[in-house]
Amino acid sequence: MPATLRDVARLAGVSPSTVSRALSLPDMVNVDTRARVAVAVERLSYEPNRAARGLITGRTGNVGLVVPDVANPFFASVVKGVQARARQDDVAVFVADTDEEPAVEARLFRALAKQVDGLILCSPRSSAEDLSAIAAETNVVLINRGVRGLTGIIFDDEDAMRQAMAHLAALGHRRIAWVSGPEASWSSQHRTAGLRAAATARGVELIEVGSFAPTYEGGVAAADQAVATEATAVVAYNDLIAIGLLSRLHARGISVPDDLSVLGVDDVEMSRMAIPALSTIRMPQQRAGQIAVETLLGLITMPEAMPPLRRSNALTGELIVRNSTGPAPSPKG
Amino acid sequence: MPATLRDVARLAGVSPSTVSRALSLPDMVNVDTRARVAVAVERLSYEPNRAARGLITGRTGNVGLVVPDVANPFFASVVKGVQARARQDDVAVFVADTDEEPAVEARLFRALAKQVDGLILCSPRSSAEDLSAIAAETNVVLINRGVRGLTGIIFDDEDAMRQAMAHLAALGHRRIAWVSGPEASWSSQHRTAGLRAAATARGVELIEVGSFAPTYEGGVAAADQAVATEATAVVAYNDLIAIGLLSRLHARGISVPDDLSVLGVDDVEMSRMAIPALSTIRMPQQRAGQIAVETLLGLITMPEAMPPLRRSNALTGELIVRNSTGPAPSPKG
DNA sequence: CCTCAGTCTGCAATCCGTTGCAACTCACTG
DNA sequence: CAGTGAGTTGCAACGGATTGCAGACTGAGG
Repeated sequence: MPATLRDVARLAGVSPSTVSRALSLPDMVNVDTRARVAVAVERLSYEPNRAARGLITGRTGNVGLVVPDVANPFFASVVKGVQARARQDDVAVFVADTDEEPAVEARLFRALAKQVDGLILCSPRSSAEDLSAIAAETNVVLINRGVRGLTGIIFDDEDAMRQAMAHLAALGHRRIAWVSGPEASWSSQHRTAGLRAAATARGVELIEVGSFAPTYEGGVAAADQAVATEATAVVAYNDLIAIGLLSRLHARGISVPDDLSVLGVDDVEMSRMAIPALSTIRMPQQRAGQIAVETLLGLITMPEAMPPLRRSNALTGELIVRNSTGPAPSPKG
Repeated sequence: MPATLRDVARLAGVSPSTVSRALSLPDMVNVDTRARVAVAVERLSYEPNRAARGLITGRTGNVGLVVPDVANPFFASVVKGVQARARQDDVAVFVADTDEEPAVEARLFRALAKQVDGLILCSPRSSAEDLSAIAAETNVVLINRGVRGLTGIIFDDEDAMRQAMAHLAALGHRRIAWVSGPEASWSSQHRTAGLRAAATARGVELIEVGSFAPTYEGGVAAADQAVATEATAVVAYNDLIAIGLLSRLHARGISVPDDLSVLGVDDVEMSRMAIPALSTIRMPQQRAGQIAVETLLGLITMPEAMPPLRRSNALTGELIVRNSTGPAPSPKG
């Protein structure tokens, strides 16, 4: 039903090859011919069939995006960023959700790999080997994950923690609790390291509290332990945990920020909706998605010209001060 | 690089057509032949090239999903549902985000239509004409939107409002405020109608408060007007608005639910994280996504056998009582 | 007038599966 | 022993676009 290349050719009175060239290599064809073709294309509202083109060029014009959970606001933002940037270049994006099950991932990666020119992976859990294996099959850009030899977009977790510490120290906090995320998580490791370094640098006492699920429930669970440290401020691995903390603290009648300051990381949508509105370090998630697309597109067109992961161009966060952090309470007595 | 049908044929010592049939019409080929093919397929880890297949069958094995905003938790859940169900049938899904700009939609729809067997559209804003136009080009299933002649998955908004009213009436509320969503929104219209009917049925006084953006900010903006109605309970068009209400009420020192009850609709992730945890009517978003896929797949394979929208199989909501609703305060004096 | 380079265009092969049709085998019937 | 039919398999065309190669045409130069 939709017009084909031949239809256009017939209408324009030229051969199919000419039409093809008029569209993809415009300056290989005569100006008038090109104009005639353009008219025909317009009249038939012709659009090349991507499958047919892909068959011969080997390019699909699609990319895949895999995230652990689209309902997690952090990843939702990444999706949005990828989305928006991809549209600019007319590439469509397959989105897949692994439901946080690493087992699903491998199968999923394979299935997707066939249908795309490249993959953007947010895969905090998968092993470096698995990731490398996929990268052998198709172009891959990682987000928030560093794997030797692979290209990745990362956030500057160390710097974020430095900012966190600077903010809290300035408020007079000298004893700070850290609620870490999953041990296997790349960024949790980096945040922990960054925070330790920053604490040492400022002579602040850092008490690390277990390792918790990066969720609201994780935060609820962590709250009592955080309180027990007798710290005057707590920084959470991410906003979801921080919001869980807020909830439990409220239930226990502990006032934030008067009794205890809470600082999150990420700045997901809902952070500003929390009560009190959550202070946090904003990580540019949409921008990460956008850059991931650009990098991937580069990787696709110029295979070997792309630099692997470089720490130096990690995306830096930005301190967002809202109402969950305040001056350290003066020591009683 | 990856193995083709011919490679398999050669290895199995049969013709390509036989391999093709062995895979797609297994009982048309002899058992031993089939076995030989299976071995070859296995050894080469062959996977049919979808583009090539699509070229001749006219099917791509892909579906498209368009939502106004993936970062909105309501739509994120829908995406998740679609996602999960689609994977079961090995169909990949293109996800596109219109950024709430109806202008983008038309272009986007067209672009996607070429590459998929069908489209699932969450498009509260687009006009019925635009939607019908797309439906003429490809298979379409609407979510949360009824358009004459098109297939759609809808929520039973009237019933949801009946449940809302039953809950609040049981708590003794006799004067209730309704914060509606965008006027153009299909579901806002239905919820308004449903609530009116339920209020009348129970002899409850319903005060309608303007029309607000279906966002946190919308809720913040609506709060003072809701308070001014002197209602003892307010039901919000959706949870996001309800959470905005909560925030502003907290700021004004109005206690929820002691002074005022707040009830949302949807039950998005973050509702249980609100303080106080939000009572709401849960709308089965993931299930809607899942059913949308099933319906679409049906539409694709059996073009004319699908019934259009039927009010009777709308998805019903479920009352989730948390802490934002309580007994009506006894009249002072 | 012929040659040669330079432009532009067309032919035909190709990408990889699918499928209508024909052919062939084999067993069985009449 | 010819004939019928079911069960298998192969041939070849096809879908829609791209591209190497060759041919046509133009104009300049000899």
